[in-house]
Amino acid sequence: MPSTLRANIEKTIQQAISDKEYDAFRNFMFEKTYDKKIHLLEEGDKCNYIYFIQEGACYSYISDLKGDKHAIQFSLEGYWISDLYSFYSGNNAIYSIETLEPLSVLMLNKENFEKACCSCPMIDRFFRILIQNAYVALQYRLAKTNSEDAEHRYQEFAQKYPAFVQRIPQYLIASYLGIKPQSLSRIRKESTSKK
Amino acid sequence: MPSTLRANIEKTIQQAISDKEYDAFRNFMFEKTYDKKIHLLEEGDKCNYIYFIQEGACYSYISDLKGDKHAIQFSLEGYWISDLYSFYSGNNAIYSIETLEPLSVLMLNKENFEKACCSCPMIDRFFRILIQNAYVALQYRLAKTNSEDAEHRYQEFAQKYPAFVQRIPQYLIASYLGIKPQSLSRIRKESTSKK
DNA sequence: TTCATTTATTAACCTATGTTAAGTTGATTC
DNA sequence: GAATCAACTTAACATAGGTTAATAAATGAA
Repeated sequence: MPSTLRANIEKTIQQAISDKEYDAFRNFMFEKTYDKKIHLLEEGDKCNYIYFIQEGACYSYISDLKGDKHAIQFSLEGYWISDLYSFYSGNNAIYSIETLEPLSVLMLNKENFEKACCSCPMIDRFFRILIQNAYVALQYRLAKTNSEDAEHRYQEFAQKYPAFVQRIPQYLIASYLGIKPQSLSRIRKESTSKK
Repeated sequence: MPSTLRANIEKTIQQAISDKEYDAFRNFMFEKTYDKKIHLLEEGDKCNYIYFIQEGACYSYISDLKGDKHAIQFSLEGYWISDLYSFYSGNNAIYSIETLEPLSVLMLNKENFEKACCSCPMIDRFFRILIQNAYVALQYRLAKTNSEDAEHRYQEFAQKYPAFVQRIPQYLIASYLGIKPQSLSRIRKESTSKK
């Protein structure tokens, strides 16, 4: 039975990788756990790792000038999370990552990331696809934000990510959707009464 | 005096490249011109090229279910444009690219893209950074869309891209900002009367 | 030059979401 | 198990931006 990490890689690149390739890659990563409400990364620090979530939940956010937090991405088991900008460029992180539940991750540092990409074309390909997918998903999300009202965005979100609705606090989902918690509460109320 | 393409590459990777490297890369690209209001790419087609704009203006957009167009990106001389998702994955394009002015481009097809990336690490690095920058800019834009009102978004847009305000029709700028042309007109009127 | 088409402006009215504020529920801590 | 705090709900009111529609200005074609 393949590990979640292996399944994630094979699904992303849409082909199987050999035991040898997988083991080599797996050995570049190390495991770590975090408690609830812990920062993996804070804005302004350098992001030295890409994280693969084995268990738990976390999210990334940007703080605006008023100090308000804006949720960027949620990650449960089987997701990757990082500040790719900071990781790749070496500049300071533009956002923060915080746990919502106790978290178990596999983390990959820059040095090992380079080694893994150079030594195995499948892994290089994997990370290329990972950022492409993230980029495309973001374009899609921006287009939706600009063309659909909050109710439709929430319905689509709930349908696409039912696990998030279960495990992510509503005020963060509201932030992700670009609305206030009160508005999300109203939307949820109206949509249940319609059924 | 370096060509615009060369200047663009060196600025992006933040280092000089040799004449040999540049010439090798330049020879992988070929030149083409388009009239005004011509599609370089239509949604549903495969995107086989990455375009570097030498002269002119174009934009990419997504059509929603109602048939409304949503501007994603504007490109003037010195910018790159493509549907990277389609280009990299080989799947059908999710958006369209159309000229706003007569356009002169350098285009790079997939085969040459692969060759250039494999034969020259600087070029491979260049395209990696290009997508990273695009990804980060998009995250930033989404965060702004979710946290600031249309007036602030327009002011920032106008300050950041004065050339776009000159050369891109207002109804497309409105679309890019996620508002209606009438609203942009109102915002522009109010902000000039304030001064 | 004239006509037709596209783009931009303006204004009256409408609606979704924000704001403020109070109350409720649930979770955490001592 | 009481006290405290964080998350969620609800409601009244305010407002940014959407809608509709009419007009004006700019652009392009004949």
